[in-house]
Amino acid sequence: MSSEQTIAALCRKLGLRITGPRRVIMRVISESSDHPDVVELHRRVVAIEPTIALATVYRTVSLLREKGILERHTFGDRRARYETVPREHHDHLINIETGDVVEFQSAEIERLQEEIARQHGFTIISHRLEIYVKPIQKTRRSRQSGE
Amino acid sequence: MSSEQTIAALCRKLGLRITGPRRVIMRVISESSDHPDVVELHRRVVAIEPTIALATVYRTVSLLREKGILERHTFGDRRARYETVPREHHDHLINIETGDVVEFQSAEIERLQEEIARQHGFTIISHRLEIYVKPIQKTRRSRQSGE
DNA sequence: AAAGATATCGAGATCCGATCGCAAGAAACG
DNA sequence: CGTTTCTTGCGATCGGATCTCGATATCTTT
Ligand SMILES: [Zn+2]
Ligand SMILES: [Zn+2]
Ligand SMILES: [Zn+2]
Ligand SMILES: [Zn+2]
Repeated sequence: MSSEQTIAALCRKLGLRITGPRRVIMRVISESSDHPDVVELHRRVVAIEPTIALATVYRTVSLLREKGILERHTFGDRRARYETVPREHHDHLINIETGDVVEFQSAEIERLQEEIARQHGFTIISHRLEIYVKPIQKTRRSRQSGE
Repeated sequence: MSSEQTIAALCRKLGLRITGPRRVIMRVISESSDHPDVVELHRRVVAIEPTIALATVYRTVSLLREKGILERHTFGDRRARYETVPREHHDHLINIETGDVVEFQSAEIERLQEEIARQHGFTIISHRLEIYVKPIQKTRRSRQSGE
């Protein structure tokens, strides 16, 4: 979901009309590599086209989620944040001081989850692993000794 | 947090007044081993003492959370659910068909999380691992073959 | 036990993120 | 173009959670 062309094609594929608001919103989403919430998306959208309503961003985002284009996260029970569905699954480190998100993958953790679910007689439908972190602040001591 | 005695003692320790509503709410919590939400707690509380308001349950529960007595979970972005802080940390399998919760521990997953955070220059403040599952339904075939 | 200081209560108002209903406007299609 | 159906903007509404407020109840001090 990147160029003007692709967005139109995507809409057609999804059976959605190609409208002005949609073009802008989808462009903004495609250009965002952080994990913005709807209000932030709306901020970016309105900078391009001031008449677009918040409700429209909400609607577009839920639509794209239904269609499997977007993934929705609710880190720390705040406003939901979105990202385009990645090629490969990943989980998140959330910096609680800045709100920044770092992505990571761990095949081992994924495998262990499968194992645990199976041991309890379940199959996994989805999961959520969020690690809330803060930066290690280097002390004089730890800088010297290396650990 | 179990007997009448203990509840009074706990309140005193926390600097809270021992009130009728508090006694009932804390008793209900201490007798719940599932992960009830506030509405469910209120249902159980009202069965004992019909005059107690929902807001009071909300207040008591947030108070106990602040004081480190309760843990709050938001599985699947629905109503928050509570449990008394366990001796040892655990994570949860949530049966999406019934809402039932199964607890599990995995020292390995915990260790891998630490490792990942450290590799990115972070220390873990908290984390959330929720696995949404459904029961494996045994087919005639799988029962025979063992897989 | 009575009084004063203050924490807590119930009830309803309010908050906030998200969704909905509706009338007006715009895309698609022939 | 005209018709049909989808979208949009706006304000109302929803649901979970919190807050406000006057009335009570608990604790402390006599
Ligand atoms: Zn994962
Ligand atoms: Zn991500
Ligand atoms: Zn854990
Ligand atoms: Zn638990």
